[in-house]
Amino acid sequence: MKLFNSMHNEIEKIKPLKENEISMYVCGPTVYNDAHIGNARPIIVFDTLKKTLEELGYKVHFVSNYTDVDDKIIRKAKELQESEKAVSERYIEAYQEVRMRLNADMPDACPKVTETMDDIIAFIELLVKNGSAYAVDGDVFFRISNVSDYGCLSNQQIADLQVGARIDENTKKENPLDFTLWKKTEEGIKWDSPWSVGRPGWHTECVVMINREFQKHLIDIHGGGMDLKFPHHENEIAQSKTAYGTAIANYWVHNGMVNIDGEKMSKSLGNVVWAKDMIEKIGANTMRWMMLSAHYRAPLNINEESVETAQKELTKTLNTLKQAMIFSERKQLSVVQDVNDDVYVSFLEAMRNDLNTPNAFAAVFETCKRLNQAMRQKAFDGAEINSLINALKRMLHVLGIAYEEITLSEADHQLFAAWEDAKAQRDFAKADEYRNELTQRGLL
RNA sequence: GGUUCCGUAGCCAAGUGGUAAGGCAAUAGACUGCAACUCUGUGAUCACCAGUUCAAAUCUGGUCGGAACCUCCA
Repeated sequence: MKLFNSMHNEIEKIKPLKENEISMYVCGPTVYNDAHIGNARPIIVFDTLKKTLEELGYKVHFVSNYTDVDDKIIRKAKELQESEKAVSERYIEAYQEVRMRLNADMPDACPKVTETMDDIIAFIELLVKNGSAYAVDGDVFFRISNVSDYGCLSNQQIADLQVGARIDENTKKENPLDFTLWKKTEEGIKWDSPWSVGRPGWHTECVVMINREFQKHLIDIHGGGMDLKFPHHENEIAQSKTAYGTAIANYWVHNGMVNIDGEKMSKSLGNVVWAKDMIEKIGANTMRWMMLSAHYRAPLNINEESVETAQKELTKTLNTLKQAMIFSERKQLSVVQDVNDDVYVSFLEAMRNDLNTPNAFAAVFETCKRLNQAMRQKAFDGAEINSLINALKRMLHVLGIAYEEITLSEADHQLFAAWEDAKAQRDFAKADEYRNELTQRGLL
């Protein structure tokens, strides 16, 4: 498996820490609202990566968190006069629902900040002790100057960053780039700590969760949206380096952003599209298909045309599979276990090459074409057809596209026979009747 | 100002040194009782300029155009 490693800005062959096993962590959402389609992309991308790795024989240990402590959650809770817990639980549930409907596997663990607090506080204590963090009036900040190569992920020089840094009201910081580890607070949900009653900053949780869930300080793959590269992931690395001397992950994988009609999706533009609405409207399969039709690192523009195209391609593919399964049943082709190598290998080659889904789709289309060609032959090759069906199913599984397994009942067989009979007799009234019946049963 | 990425047929999108995958749309055929499905054929010299090379969409330099990030947005 090869992946583009954001740390070195090049495609690298994955060498897992442990043979045949991959540990993967993906930054999850801050649960203050429903998931939008921008949240749906990492769900789909990293689920597809997981399925690909599994297809290649790796055992994948997959963890993704929920940030359930955050200013935005507190604000929302206040607005709605609810507890933070009520807000976050509701949106965690909504997020899970989206993940499930998108046919994405549940992670092995979904740690929450609220349930990791002891470890987070202990970790901050560790940073304070070793001098890479300092407390001021109950707040705790990370001391950037302690990390010699701060900026290594985003390729930023500290000096350049300082020029671009926004003016910070917080004069407690030694350096404007220092980030908050612990924030003293009067408002909202809060915890007791050695420094003050307050809540943790955002960048610490992922480091702590990784250490806890994987029971190690270095994992294989760390993923998330491109926008998390700086500062979030940079800061994770900084903390882990000073605490444990590791960069937390060997491979950093970032997915591109989603645009709507060529514009960035944002509240101010009023063009936020909720994942659940889009799933409702176009279906989870189309959504996955559309999101995978571009390379995961490229920006993805969504508009009516791209949806329509995805829909057509998907329908053609699933229809071919359905017709092939019916063909196989009707002709009572003997079952074969093997998967057609020609197409399957090129599919897998594409996928293992930095998840080149556009090329993988080409293999899917090729498979469909071959199936359709094969079924038109008078002297068809049953074994080939079944091996192509097997290949197509495997591909769709890796892409996370759901399909229906078709088995014909005795009545179905008879109906097909009756239809053909009527056609042979040129009794088209009857033939149309049978055809309608078959269509109703979803067999045409 | 810094960093990263991109500009390939009407649209979407691969390809990163050896003479442009695939899909959608369009169009011409074939199949068919009609329809749907399906199959076959048809299209680009790769933003622009200069250079390196036997050879460049692919490397180097420049120009133009676009995008993302630069303290909490996936």
